[in-house]
Amino acid sequence: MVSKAHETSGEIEIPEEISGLRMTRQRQEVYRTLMQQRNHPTANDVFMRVKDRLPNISLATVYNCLEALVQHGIIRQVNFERESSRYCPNLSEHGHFHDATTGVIHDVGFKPGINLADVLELPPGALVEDIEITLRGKIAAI
Amino acid sequence: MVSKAHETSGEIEIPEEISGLRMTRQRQEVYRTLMQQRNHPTANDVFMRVKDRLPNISLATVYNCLEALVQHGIIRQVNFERESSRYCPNLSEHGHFHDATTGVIHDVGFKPGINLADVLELPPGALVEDIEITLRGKIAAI
DNA sequence: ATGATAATTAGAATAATTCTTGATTGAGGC
DNA sequence: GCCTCAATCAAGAATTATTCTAATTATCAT
Repeated sequence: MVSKAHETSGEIEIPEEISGLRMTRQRQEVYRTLMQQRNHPTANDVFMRVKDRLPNISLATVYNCLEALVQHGIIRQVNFERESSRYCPNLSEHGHFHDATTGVIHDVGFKPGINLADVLELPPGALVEDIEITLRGKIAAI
Repeated sequence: MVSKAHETSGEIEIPEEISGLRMTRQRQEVYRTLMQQRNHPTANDVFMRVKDRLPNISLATVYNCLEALVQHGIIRQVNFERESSRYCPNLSEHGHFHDATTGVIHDVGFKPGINLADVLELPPGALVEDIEITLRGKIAAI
């Protein structure tokens, strides 16, 4: 892992189009960042990282790219309280545990066979289109 | 329900202190509003309603009151995406279903006997202090 | 009543996000 | 390749919910 060639070969390849969204250079780099660093960065985090590869990118463009990716179901937007939104390329149905001590956000999957409707008293006729489950707490030293 | 006296007698009585929080007149009115109109108002909604009874109250005070009430576990703050926070005096563990068609927010309880740890793959050692479950969707005409 | 503490007010400040405008780019037709 | 049109981008202004600041007012204990 010394030469640029090696780095490049280790890169994630992003297709020209995903789910009907044309993947411009900017969108590619935004998406690549999310795929590589899966620690739920904010728009500004992404902006700072992407600038290494696209020095002229603007924060507004990062917001536009993130919005386009979210709109097309390519990434997810995650909100904790009223903090800055965070972004996450994990599309499997999952929630987020925010460790208040370290600040780390852990993806939290459902146990196999669990169905939301089995767990919640949904209003009759409710058709759930989107779920957000966020947990906050600490992780005990074992 | 004609005279002022009747209205007043129908009012919710708020104690001088709740959970160690001194209930000033402003906090009382903010809390009363939430107890009376359980449609998950925003800070600004509360502000407009409380002004009928306390014409000099400021929005900053409403925010202060809401924060104090949340801090003391008397009400809950509810967030949908990045919209304005909403407030809710229902302290039983529950989530929220946001009907995208009508804008109405429904409280969603857990089915009896459900334990979060039985449903989610929490990180080992996780001590959950707070959960927020928000759902968005439509309600089908039956 | 008096002094100390906490709460309230009004308005300024902040910060994340969105919007606006003009420039640039890219795709498809010739 | 070149032209046209639409989509995208960049830069900075605007927006909006919320928080902060400083001055005033209310409450509490003595």
